[in-house]
Amino acid sequence: MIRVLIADDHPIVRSGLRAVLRGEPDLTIAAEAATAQDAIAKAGLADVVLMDLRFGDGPSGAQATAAITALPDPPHVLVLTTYDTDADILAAIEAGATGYLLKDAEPEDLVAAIRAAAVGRSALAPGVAARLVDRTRNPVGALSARETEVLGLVADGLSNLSISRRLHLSQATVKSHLVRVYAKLGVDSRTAAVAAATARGLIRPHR
Amino acid sequence: MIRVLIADDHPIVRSGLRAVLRGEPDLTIAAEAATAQDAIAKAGLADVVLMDLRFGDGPSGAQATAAITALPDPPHVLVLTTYDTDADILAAIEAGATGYLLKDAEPEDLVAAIRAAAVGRSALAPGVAARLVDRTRNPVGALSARETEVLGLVADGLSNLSISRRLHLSQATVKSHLVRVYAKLGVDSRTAAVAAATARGLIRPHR
DNA sequence: GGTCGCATCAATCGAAAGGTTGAGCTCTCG
DNA sequence: CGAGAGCTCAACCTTTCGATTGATGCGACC
Repeated sequence: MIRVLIADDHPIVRSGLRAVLRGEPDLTIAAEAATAQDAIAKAGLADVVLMDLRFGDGPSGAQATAAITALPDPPHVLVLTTYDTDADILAAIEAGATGYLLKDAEPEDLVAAIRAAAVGRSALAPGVAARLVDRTRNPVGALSARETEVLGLVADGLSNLSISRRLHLSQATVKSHLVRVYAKLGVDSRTAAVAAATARGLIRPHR
Repeated sequence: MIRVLIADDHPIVRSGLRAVLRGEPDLTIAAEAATAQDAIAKAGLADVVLMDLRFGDGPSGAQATAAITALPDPPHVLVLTTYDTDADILAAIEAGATGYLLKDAEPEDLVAAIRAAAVGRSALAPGVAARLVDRTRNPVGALSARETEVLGLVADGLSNLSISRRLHLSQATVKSHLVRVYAKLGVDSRTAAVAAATARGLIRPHR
């Protein structure tokens, strides 16, 4: 019997997951959590944690995942979320998630992924898997740390001059970085670069 | 008996909604739709449409809402989504949505909202309602529809020239809109405007 | 029936951003 | 140690953007 912990802040989603799992005789719901903290506290009760990435407030699902996998004899964490940006996926994988599913997955795929996760096998949504191999095999389009840093400040609305001051650079250097960023992203303006990088999950609009 | 149409591209959410509605004797599920087109086609079967705003592909929930409310003797549309930015809310309301609920709503609130929507009464999530009164009472800092539209294209990385073509305007008009946007947001560049508007939830980085 | 907000457009000017070329520096890796 | 990648900077030029001023038409509201 596989004990599952449902960690999601949406009552309706929890209800849907309950309904899906109820039909599976080898799966049982050990507990539910509506916050990341709650999920960490109840992680010991389960073999598999179904983890959302965004909660209304408090720590993120990625943080909770990291905390759970750091426990002694931790359950496997299967991320189940709506978001599929590079930033989200990488954060979750790096936090120790065993699998990564999207909420538009079919119920059959979900229960299959739970069973896989229970024995430590990883299950990835098709698009997610493609994105990962894409990135590890072909780091073209990957920005350097400095480029990402500069682009992040651009996304915050700073001018080249402001950025140069913030980073103790000359404007020429900031431009150089941006020129390379534009080339890598296939764009030709700062706003387009921000849009492209956001779309690819290279940077994240912080709210 | 209130006939409900569930329009959501996530099987798990649909399952959760089924579970919630099953417990209510005066509510019945007339149909389900996994795409916006499907929702429009099946709208005639229902008294209330539970409409998600984002579908994997194809038209958005807002567009579907507009199409449905344009039907003869249309059902009431109750938007049920995860997103609560000004842009989403306004688009839905302008499209003719009767209510706007967030997916972190409790089941009781949801069924209450459905009953309200069935008789044409509007039901808004607390945060959404606050945002609307905020905006109508104190329109300082609020962007007009056209300004929001232009700013959205700026956020997509388009140049003023591209925007003017997209909207069948002159560049001068685009600039005029942006000048007013900058003034309202207290910024002085397009990237800063995008950052500020994103932070305030006026626009959303769409992917 | 006038006022106000909104949307539309024009012309101009200085500032900022983008493109190009070229170069020096440090670090890592084989 | 040489090659390559990443980071740094300079000079120059073109394009775009932002600021300003001013104008027209339209609908809403009192």
